[in-house]
Amino acid sequence: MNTIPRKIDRRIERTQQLLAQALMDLIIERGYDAISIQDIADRANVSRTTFYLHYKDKDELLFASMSQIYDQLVGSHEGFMPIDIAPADFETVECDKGDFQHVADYADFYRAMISKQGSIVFIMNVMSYLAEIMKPGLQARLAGREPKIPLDLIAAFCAGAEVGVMKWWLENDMPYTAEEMSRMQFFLSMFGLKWALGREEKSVQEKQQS
Amino acid sequence: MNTIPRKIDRRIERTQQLLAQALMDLIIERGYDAISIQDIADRANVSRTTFYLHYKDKDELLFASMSQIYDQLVGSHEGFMPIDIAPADFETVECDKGDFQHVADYADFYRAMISKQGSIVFIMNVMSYLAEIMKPGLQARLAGREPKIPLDLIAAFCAGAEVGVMKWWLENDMPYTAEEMSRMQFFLSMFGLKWALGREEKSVQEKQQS
DNA sequence: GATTTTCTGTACAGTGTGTTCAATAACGTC
DNA sequence: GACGTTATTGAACACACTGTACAGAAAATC
Repeated sequence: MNTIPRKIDRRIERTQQLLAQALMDLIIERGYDAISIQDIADRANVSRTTFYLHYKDKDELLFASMSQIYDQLVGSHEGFMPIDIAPADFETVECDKGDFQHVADYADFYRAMISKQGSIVFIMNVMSYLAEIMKPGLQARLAGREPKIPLDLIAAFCAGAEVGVMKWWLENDMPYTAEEMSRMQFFLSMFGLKWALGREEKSVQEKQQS
Repeated sequence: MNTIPRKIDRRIERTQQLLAQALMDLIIERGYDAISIQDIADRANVSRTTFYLHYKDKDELLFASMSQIYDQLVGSHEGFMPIDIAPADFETVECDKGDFQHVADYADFYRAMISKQGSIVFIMNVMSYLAEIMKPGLQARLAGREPKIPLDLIAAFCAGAEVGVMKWWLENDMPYTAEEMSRMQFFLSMFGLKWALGREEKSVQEKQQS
């Protein structure tokens, strides 16, 4: 807690921080794709040469800068969902806002990143990442049983669905709260279309016989 | 079927065809991002100037060339899934191979497009597109009832999930057939995690009481 | 065969990349 | 506070790609 013996140069930390901040600001302003390295350097008040002293290219800076955001994303997965839940609990159950609160916090950033000016590397990384951090939770719910479908595939399914839902949410100006989104997402993935489309309400099997 | 009165210049058709083919070949070889317009022109044996005579940029050529592939994607959605189906039908029911056969046919192309060298514009377009062409099917299943969750959100969910699953499939060297994938995807979205993780098999509610 | 249209090669200005280098400024340490 | 070390700087460089312009060649249509 007291004076930590500084090993890394103050200048390095300062430069990297400035570059990271500049990148984030510019992403929100113009979109990732439209940013040149000169732009980043200018915004950070740093020589372009200095940029190359620290990072190979834009992607490298992006992912270095993202570690903080990523860590938060993991964090928002810690408080997972109620383990034993019934379809009827929709409306009543309290859900963790989870990822959606995180996306809401960085809405401008994420909106820019999924736009035409965004980055496919980033999106695909997020998807892989989500799938990965989802697996322990799935494994826990499985509790030793054999899944009907490979767990990796289920994780990929859920991760993709989450990205799809977040894309929809951001593109439609977030018409629901993070908590509502989280609940809908949770119940939808848990009970599927059959539930969401209300096909099990009262087992109405006869319908316009031809 | 006989001589259609030609209105468009033969050269135009030829050039555009060559450019489209060149683009597709190069995407598979190097990935979309790594291709320059000079590359496309060279491969098509066409002057770079000619390229600009037909298209504004790479994306425009991509989407012009994609119309055929897109049409097939719609087509693969025509024969949709059995409407009344029970979880028990997994293993037995015959599923339309649907989108997955289409992706298998163009596996190299799609694999390149979701890679680091791919295109975010393309992926996001595919996702929006899938969501859009899914809606009629969902509406039909709804049959007048009120959905528990907005239909657009459900469509976004399914579209994202499908992209996620396809990404997994392609990145893992397609360890299942298109038909198997289609069935798993269908049942997973239909009955959700609760089914996939086998939590309703015999309602085992007691488990390691602390 | 005459006319219209497309294609071509070259050229140009502009922008961005990635690297080198010697000079300068800031740092940590003693 | 002086020291040696290290990061930063600006200028310069070669290279690649973009987008546009233009006049002549080639190929289509009629």
